[in-house]
Amino acid sequence: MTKIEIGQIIKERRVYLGITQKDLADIVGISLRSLVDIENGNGNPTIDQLNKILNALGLTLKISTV
Amino acid sequence: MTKIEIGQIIKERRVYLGITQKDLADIVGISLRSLVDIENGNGNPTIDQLNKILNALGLTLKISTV
DNA sequence: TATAAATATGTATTATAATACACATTAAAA
DNA sequence: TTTTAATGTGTATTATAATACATATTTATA
Repeated sequence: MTKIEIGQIIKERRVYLGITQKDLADIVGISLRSLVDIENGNGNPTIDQLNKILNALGLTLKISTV
Repeated sequence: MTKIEIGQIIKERRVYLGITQKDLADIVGISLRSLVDIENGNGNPTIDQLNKILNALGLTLKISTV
């Protein structure tokens, strides 16, 4: 699962929930710029920041064997 | 899935594969210190770094609904 | 089609992840 | 045991993620 795929999932989920990038960034407590970059596969977020975003969207990280 | 849980999974998998921290760090191309911190739930790695470690261990990140 | 809302990007600064090095502690082997 | 390998930690430095701000651009709405 690449950064691009992660960004796509976040974006799809956010749109599905009908939230703007600005609102989600505010809810999560991160900058709009960071969220935009993550959704577009730019940027290289930390686990903490990624988890904050996923939690706000009702998503969670998992690790599985390939 | 918290940083601590992620660290535990990485450590368990590494031990299962019979690799030392030093060797895994070299294989992955990161510092021993970073790996130690991640395994112990200290540190806050980026997706890239986490993915490099997981890939070397035959593991992968996934995102799922809660 | 104007206007506003939402999304996206360039640049500079700040916060912090990653590293290097030394050294301590713990576990394993001789 | 003692010697070595493996794991863990403190501190300083470097690399880079996160942010702030201004400003496009694209999309939606009046």
